[in-house]
Amino acid sequence: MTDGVLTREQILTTAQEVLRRYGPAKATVVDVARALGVSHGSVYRHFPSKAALREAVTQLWLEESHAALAAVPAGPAPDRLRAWLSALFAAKRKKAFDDPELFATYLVLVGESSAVIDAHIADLVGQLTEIISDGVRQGVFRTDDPAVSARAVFDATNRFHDPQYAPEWSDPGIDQHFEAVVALISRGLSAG
Amino acid sequence: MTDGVLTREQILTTAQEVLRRYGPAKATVVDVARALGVSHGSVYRHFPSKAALREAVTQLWLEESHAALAAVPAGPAPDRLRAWLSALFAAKRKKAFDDPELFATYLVLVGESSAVIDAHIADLVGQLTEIISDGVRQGVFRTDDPAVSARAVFDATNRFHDPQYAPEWSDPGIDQHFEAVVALISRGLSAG
DNA sequence: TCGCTGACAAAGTTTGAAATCTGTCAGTCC
DNA sequence: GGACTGACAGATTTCAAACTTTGTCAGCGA
Repeated sequence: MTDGVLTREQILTTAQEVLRRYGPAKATVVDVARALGVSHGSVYRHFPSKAALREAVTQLWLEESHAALAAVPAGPAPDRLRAWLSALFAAKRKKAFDDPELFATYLVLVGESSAVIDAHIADLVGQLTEIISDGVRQGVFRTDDPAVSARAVFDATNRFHDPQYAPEWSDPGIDQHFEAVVALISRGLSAG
Repeated sequence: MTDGVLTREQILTTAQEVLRRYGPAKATVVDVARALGVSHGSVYRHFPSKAALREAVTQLWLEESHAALAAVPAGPAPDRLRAWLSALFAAKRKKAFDDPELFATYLVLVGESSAVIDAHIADLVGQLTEIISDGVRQGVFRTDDPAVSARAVFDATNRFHDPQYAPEWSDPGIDQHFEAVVALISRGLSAG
């Protein structure tokens, strides 16, 4: 908390703690500065606005989920696609339950349709494009344009990754619904 | 407005006008009663609560869209499915633009996850089940369970009928995204 | 008798003044 | 000289009191 100089990383770590504790509605820049033992003016030396700080914290938080997804093993594309979509759903669900205040912060950004969220989505669709292209190379998927199909797959599974639907993710039967949509998509991509 | 007796239908018609004029946030039961030239106590003689009145108005309003969908012509199931989904998207879009206050009322009900909305969704999924069963009979679709597939089709097209996404329905490129999802789903159902 | 009224309590909303927060910047201190 | 402070203006949020709305019900009038 009190080193020689205040770094961007220190601020981000503390801001994350403060957001986790108070949530996006109650956490203030003054709270973050107080937790760091500095004046709030110092925080503004590193981030141009509260919104920028909130975005940086969310970006950091989103990067954790990316790590798990990139680690989905290679193999037959249909299996990989299913595993990837399941991992995405599982990761979002876990965050919604385990870290509700940071999840709420993320929801605020979604509501503001921030550039960070757009980049996050572009990254995820990019990973899907990679998996689908792989499937086309393997001869198990067929599509005119893997990027368009990837976006369609992402759109079609909205209900299972868009944070707005988080309250429904504990409904009984949600896993069956997820399975049914994944099965439909899988058949829609298959070359058979 | 001033007949011998106050009827449920009169109240519904007037409530619809009042909601259209003021929107769900500003319209009150007293406003509706005033427009009818009666005391608000009389309205409570026909509807147990403001929420019930709001639900009845929304139900009436939703039934209009049902009419257009049931009228989608029979024919080859893939064409019919595409036409039905396009009609649903077009109808929701039109209502969001032409009737924003009643659309906002509908959004309130979605937020309250009301029984009326559940029934509306069940009806729509029922129509989809009918189309898919038809396709199976025609030999053009293949599925283990038409009802499960119908629900999957409904879930996969969420982005194009869930009112929460209404702000995105005027994005450029939304029609391409819609086409890509419908194409994916169509191939996913096809027997070929 | 039966539909309606209007006074009422409880719940929810508005309002505006006080308090807090965001973002800036001249000035301090190391 | 560069990182930090703290006083400040304007924007936003909070709080409590005044007001509005919801939902009930005893009683009126046709």
